Formats: sequence, structure tokens, C-alpha cells
Amino acid sequence: MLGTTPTHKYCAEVANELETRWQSNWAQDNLNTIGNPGDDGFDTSKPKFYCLDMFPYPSGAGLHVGHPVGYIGSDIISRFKRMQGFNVLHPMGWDAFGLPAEQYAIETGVHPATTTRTAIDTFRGQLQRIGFSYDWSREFATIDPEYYKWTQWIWLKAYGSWFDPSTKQASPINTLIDGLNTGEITADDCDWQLMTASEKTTYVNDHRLAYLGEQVVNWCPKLGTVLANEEVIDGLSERGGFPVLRRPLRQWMFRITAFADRLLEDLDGLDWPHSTLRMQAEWIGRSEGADIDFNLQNHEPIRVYTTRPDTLFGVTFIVLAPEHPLVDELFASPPENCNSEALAAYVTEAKNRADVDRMADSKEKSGVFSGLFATNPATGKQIPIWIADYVLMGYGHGAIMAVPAHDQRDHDFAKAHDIEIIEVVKPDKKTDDCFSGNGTAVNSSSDQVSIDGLRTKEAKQKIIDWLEENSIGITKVNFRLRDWLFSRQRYWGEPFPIVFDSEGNHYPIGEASLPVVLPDLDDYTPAESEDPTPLLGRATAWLHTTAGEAGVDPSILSPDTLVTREANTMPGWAGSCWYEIRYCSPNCTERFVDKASEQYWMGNGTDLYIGGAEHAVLHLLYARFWHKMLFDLGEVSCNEPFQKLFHQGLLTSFAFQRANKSLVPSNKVEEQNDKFIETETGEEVERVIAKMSKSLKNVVNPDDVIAEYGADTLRLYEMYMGPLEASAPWNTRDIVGVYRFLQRVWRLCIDENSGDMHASLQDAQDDLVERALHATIAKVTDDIPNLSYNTAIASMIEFVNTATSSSKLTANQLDRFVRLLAPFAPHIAQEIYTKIGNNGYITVASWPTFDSALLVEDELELPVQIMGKVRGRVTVPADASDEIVKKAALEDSNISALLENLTIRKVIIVPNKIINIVAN
RNA sequence: GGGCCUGUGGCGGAAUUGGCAGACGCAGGGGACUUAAAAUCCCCCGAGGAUAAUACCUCAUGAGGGUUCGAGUCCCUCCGGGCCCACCA
Repeated sequence: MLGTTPTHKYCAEVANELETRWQSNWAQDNLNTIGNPGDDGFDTSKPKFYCLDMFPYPSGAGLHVGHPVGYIGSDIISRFKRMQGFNVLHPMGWDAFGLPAEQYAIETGVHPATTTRTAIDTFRGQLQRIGFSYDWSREFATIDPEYYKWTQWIWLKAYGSWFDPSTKQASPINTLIDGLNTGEITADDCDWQLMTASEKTTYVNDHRLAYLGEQVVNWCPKLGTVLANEEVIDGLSERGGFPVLRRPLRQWMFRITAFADRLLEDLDGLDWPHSTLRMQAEWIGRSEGADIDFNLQNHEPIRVYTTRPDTLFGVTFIVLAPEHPLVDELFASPPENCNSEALAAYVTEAKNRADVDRMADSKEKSGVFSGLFATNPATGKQIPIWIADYVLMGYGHGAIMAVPAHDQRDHDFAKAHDIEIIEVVKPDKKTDDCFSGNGTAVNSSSDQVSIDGLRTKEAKQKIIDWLEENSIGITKVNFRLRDWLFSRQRYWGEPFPIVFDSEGNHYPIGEASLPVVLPDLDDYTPAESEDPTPLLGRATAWLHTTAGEAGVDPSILSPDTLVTREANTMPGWAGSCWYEIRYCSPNCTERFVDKASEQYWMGNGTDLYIGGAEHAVLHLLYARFWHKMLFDLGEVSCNEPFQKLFHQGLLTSFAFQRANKSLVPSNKVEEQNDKFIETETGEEVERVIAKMSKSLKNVVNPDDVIAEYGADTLRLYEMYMGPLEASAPWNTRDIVGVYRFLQRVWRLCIDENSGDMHASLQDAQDDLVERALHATIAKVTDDIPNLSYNTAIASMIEFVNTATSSSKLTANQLDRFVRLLAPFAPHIAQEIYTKIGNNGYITVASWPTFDSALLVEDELELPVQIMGKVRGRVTVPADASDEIVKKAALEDSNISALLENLTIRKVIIVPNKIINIVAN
């Protein structure tokens, strides 16, 4: 070996050795375990910080480098807050029920629990190797019976509640029953006192927050499951291309629509990304308008919802959704000029197409005339009623008043079917398009009512007033949000804690009998059938039981009654709807959460929630809904679960594209003189940014990066790529930058030849280094709460460069510096912290402070501009008055020379920044 | 079709929120050390012009206009890129 090679350099071996050593020390000493109120030594007077990551779905493939981006981000601020004296709750767990595990089970015959547990172990191992400060003692998975027991319990809470419109709150179902019995609450559209017992039961059931409802679903017989709309393309399943049927199905729903108002209004107080707030608001989709009844002969009036009642005079036809109840009446007694065969064919076809497919890209609007006419209440004219699939049964009343002059869809339809178009809104500016904005009402007069000349806003109000006076219509607020379909025919999910008697009445299972444990199956292959059949239907021994066996309260149902369990399971979202609460006391057996712990950690919700923007709507909306429900019922102490939300950016990767835009796998491309060449063909290819994917061969495994550089380098690199919220491409070439930085940090402390600490660390301090250190402390302290990690790291690099070239650094300064570094690169920081003589863990060391007096220089060099262009610079004392600064600027030789032939109009002095002389 | 975000060197990105554009890192070039290489350290590194050289000048933050003493940052128009929603009446 050559003598010049440093043998104690910071390299992959050194990094891996010290990282695994400290990780095992931390684990042994339970360094990251945090107590709860009431525990020995737990100080509730300290401020708390609950920092939550969106927990992962543990897939068999393990982590790739994109997963930890958010986790590193949350770990840094958690460690920082802890050093600042906060009690920090920073937990991790597993969202482990779901389809991929079940699909894998179908292929392999291995029980999903087995594969999922293996995947969890892999994920946990990979995360632990990165050195996160998670409190692993709080870890749980949604598939743990001790956890899903409480998921079922919460569902029962919803089942046992209703939404009281008078208080706008969830309330126990007994308050409804009592209110109806005493007459304090009046039943909708019926007389409670005259109802039979079974009618009463039905009425109450229809008001539960978790209720059985009829929904049209996409049923794929071949896959043996229902599919989401997104999974159906052209009537075929996205996976496999099998036929998908539309089937009405009675299944468990959540009455989330009752909370639509609050889910919308409460977005206001949240510190969330603007775009996500917007997406939630749009998803909820509140709109204001009117319900209007259109009369027709021999049938009930048709009720439509419109946001533009002011266009009533322009209504030249009515369109019904193919599922509209009136359509069935047409089949029973077809009107004279109705082609009932064509109608039947059209309706049958439309019913079997999912909503998604109905919005075909083609502008062509299909439809069939019903043979019926309705009366336009404003004009008294007879207008035709059409059936068309561009009207959806699920929104409004499944019927629309069509205004072809001012709605693009109605316009297209009228053009295609030759229907009259009447302009009733005059735009302010001429436009060629179908005008749907606000303007002035025209052609809107009859002997009934006139709104001609009114602006859209006033026209709406006047027409609504008229409609209400004449009982034709009523003002109405509508939401796009629908009730939440909560049943799945799959195996790998939480069973519902409910049973049915032979009549189909349902009975809840008592709390004492929870959890209803998911039974084992021998075969996960989906059942092929015309009608949806849940997989759990095969667990016959489990399915058929008695009320007593299942745990139904004997006062509701006699224990020996034969009952059938609910065979559907809950969807993948269920477990993630309340996991943030469970982390407060994951081992609590008496309750879903220990009350005092929940109050302490979540009195104002979680303090920071980090996760991907792909959950902007569904997960976050569902979790907010559950939280509000639990809040109303007095089970949790705040109204919103997530105070501050942050979306980390997507980690992308480079991909390579041929001239014809086809992609080339990364391992088939070579770089030659700044050009990228496809190895096989020798053709030049273009480098583009793409998602990491197996097919592009651009997936990077964090284990490989750690083996080559260590976890601290991985952590730093991922945070140094750019702003945490921005997408950035992984570029292996860039990793060495932060790696070299850590090597320089190491060298500040360690003599690479001897492996000993530098003797010079005892020398007198350099004022310049001390000032630089204070500036760095200030910058990092400021950046971390904003999650501006990339600039924090840059400032630490600057400091190390300063300290390196100064070669005067005291142990005390290094001590303060590594404490700054600790949240980012905890292992090397700990190692140096120990080497320079500290006992104990840097994780619990105090955060360094800075003296703002040391941040300002005594003298400042200020640029001097003439007419906004820098023409010179002057050095003045930092505390110089404007007068002195002005004098110095005007006397500067460069400046005075340039000003010779000019008249000074004005001198602008921005203190400590710049001087600008206006002269001409 | 609608909404949101975004556009700065060869690349990833800075810019105290209207005040010296390009911090920091990568890549590249040059030098020191070395027999040599690696490692390390030092210097250069937006484009163009000018000069023996330094000083210096001009242009430049997707394009065009505007507001301002001063614009990457604010306003208007246009053009690219990304994400989300989408026959929701």
C-alpha cells in the first residue's frame, strides 16, 4: 500500500460501519420512543409536534428512492423540533389491506397475510437503514386485528348515528327515534305515528350515516369484482379486457354528502397547498341554482336542477337520463309518436355503459325522442322531451332543461337533432361561441313574467322569486359530491361487523365481540358470475352463524336466531381514515384511542402531514369526514385531523427518447461527448424526464445507494436536489457533490492519515469562522420550518468551505455545526459529536443559537446605480446615515465622473442595499 | 373544454419577496502536489464586444408590451412544459 493514501477517509465502508453501529445503539436505548401524558417522566408542559407521514402500502417490490423523499423531509423537521425542546410524535405504520396483495394471492395461492407481512418486514428494514427517528414502538398495520377492531368500531359508530340537520352534526340514532316518537322531529314526507314497525325501521335505517343503498356498479364477472369507473374502458376492464356489466347493487354507503357543507367551509382554516384546497372544493362541487318543475300531460311533472334559471325562456327541450323513472313509464305505455324499439335499444345500451364512457370524445350527442312534450312554464310553449346519455342520473334529478343557445352540450345536441335555438342572454362582447357567461337577458318576456334587460344576477333572482310565488320552482343548492360506496366484493379487507336475519334485516355486532376476524379461504380465485358475489361468501362456516355466536345484543335479537354475516369487505381506504388518531396510543385496548393522549397530541390535529399529491382528494376527504363524525360524537377533540399539509414532489428520472418519440431503456444508452447514443443502433437519442418505471430500467433502489455512499449521503442528496415540493430528476452523477461535502465535514474533525482528531481543533478561534457559523445557524434555523432544505444544505456547505480554507476551527464550533447537521445526516453528526468528547446522543442535544449582532458586518459595500445600472460601489459603515451614504456615493470617482454632464434629479437610498441616482 | 402550477447557464437549482441575476452542487477547462494516477487544494466557467492586459461596455431569467428611480419577481397578451378535473346541467 502506498503511504500517501489516507486510510481514515470518510468512505462507504466507514459510513456503513458507523451508521449501522449508531442505529443499533439508538434502537437498544429506545432513543426515539416517546411517552404519552401520564407516563413516567413525560413532560406535558413542553410544546408538542406531531409530524405524520402518509403511511405506505408495502408492496413486494420494496422501496425505491422516490419513497423516502417525504420521509426524509419529515424526519429532518422532527429531529429539529426535538432538539428545540418539543415532544415530537413521529410514527410509521402500514396501509396493508388492498388489491395487489389479493391479486398476488390469486397467482401464487399464498395467503395475502403472508406476503404482506413479508413486504412489511422488507419495508421496515429499508426504512430503518435510512436512519429515521420513527418511534417504532408505535408501529401498527391496518391488517392487525387489534387495529381493524377499531376500524369496525368506528363504522358501527356511523351505523349507530344520523345527521341532524338542525344542528348540522352527527348524532346518535336514538336522538332521531326519540325525536320522532315525541314529535320534536317531523318525519320527511310521511307521518311517523301512522307507520308500521317495519316502516319505522326502514325509515330509521335510511337515515343512518352508514346505510344500505342501491348503487349502480361496474361488475366484471371474469375478475369477480366491481371496478371503479377509472378501471373500465369502453365497457371492458382495464386489466384483462373483460366485459363489464352495469348492475344495481344494494351495498353499504356512507352519508358523506350530509357533511358536504362543513367539508367545504372548514377548508378555510387549513394550512394546505392551494391546489389541494381547490381540488377538494371542486370535488365537493357546491353550486347554487333552482329546482324547476315542468308539467306534462298524464304524467308527474319533471323536476330539473339548473344553475341558470335566468335562461328559462331559452329552454327548447328537456333531456332525461336513460335511468330516469319516467323512462320506465314510457315502456309501460308508449306515447303515439315514440319509437319504443329504438328507445329500448338506446336505454339498454346506455345503462350498460359506465358514466366515464358516456363522455365520449366525439362531440356527437346521441339521443332518442320520447314522444312526450312538456310545458315551458315561462312561455307556455310545448317542448319535446328527449332521452340522452349525456345527462347523468346521479346528479341533480337526472333531468335537465336544455338551453341550446347558452350551453355547449345542449347546443351540440340541438344541432345534431335539429331543435330550435333561442338566444336569451346578450353577451357584453360579441362572441362566435355558444355563450355561457353572464350578460343581459333578452327574448325573456311573456304575459307571465318578464326579465328582459336585467343582468344575469338580477334575472336569476327575479325568475326564482316568480317560480317560488307560483310554486313552480324553488331555490336550491346542489353538490357534486355523492355518497361514498363502502362495500367491496373482495377478500383482503376489513369485514363489516353486521349480520342479517332471514328477512334481510341487519343487526350490529356488539363491541365486546369485535373484531370480526377475517376468515381464511382456500381459494382466492374470483367467482365467475352474472351477479356480484363477494368472495367471503365462500367461507360458509364463518358466514352462517347465530346472533349469539356473532355477538348481537340479545335485547335486539334472540341469540339462537340464525343469521348471515355481511360478506362484503371494506375498501382499501378504510384503514387510512383514522390511523393518525391511533398513533396517539396504538396499544390502547379499552378505546380506539386513549382520550388524554389524543387530546395532547391531536388537540389541534397533526402539526404537519407530508405525503403525495395523488391523495389530494379521496384519502384526505375521507379522513376529514371520519374525523368530523367522530368529533360530533365526542370521540375526538378537534374538527379537522390535519392542520398543515405538505406534498413532496415526485421523484422522476431520466429517460431516453428516439426521434420518433419512442422510449429507450436507460441501460441501453451511452453518453458520449454530451450526446446520448442508443448502444444498439448508434442513433442519437434525446434525454427527457419521466417517471421511474421498471420498463424504462430507471428505477433506483435506496439500498444500492446506501451501499455505495451511506444513508447520510442518500438523505442529503434527496434533500439537496431542489425544493421539497418540486419534482426533480434523479441523477446519480450528482450524488458525489454531497458525498464530498460529508468527506470535508469528516476532515474538519479527523486526520485522514492517523484517524485521530485534529490537534488544531484546540486552537484559538477565527472571528471570520465564528461569524460564518452564526450566519449558518441563522439560515438553517430559518429554513427548516419552511422545509427549505436545499438552501439550508447549501449554507452548511458554504460554512464547511469557509472553515476548511480558514483551517482555524475550534471543537466548540464544530460541536455547534454538527448539531445543525444532525437532522439531515444524523449518523455522521453523531459520530463527530462523540469524537469531540460529548457523551450521549446528539438527537437530544440542544439546537445551537446565534447572536444576531454577529450577522451584521461593521462595514458594507453598497452598489451605486445611475438610472438603474450599477456604475460603482462605495464602502460605508453599517450604521451610516442616509446623508453620509449619499455623500459617499456622489463623491465616488467613477460616479462623479459619469455625473459630470448630468443633472441629479433624485437619489434613492435603500438602507443596507443599494443607492440609485436619478440623473439626466 | 375548465382549473392549478411552471419556464433562469451544458445540468439540478439560488436570489432576504421590487434592490448587484446565476448562491450551492454537478459536469467542463486550467494549475499545484505526484515518477504517474487517484485523492486533495487553488483558479476559470451565461453570451457577445473591446483591450497587450486589467479596468470596461453591450445583451441576457420562454416571447412581446406595460408599471417603476429600479422587474426573474407586479400587470396585460402570446408561446412552450407539467399536474389535476372533466357531458355535474
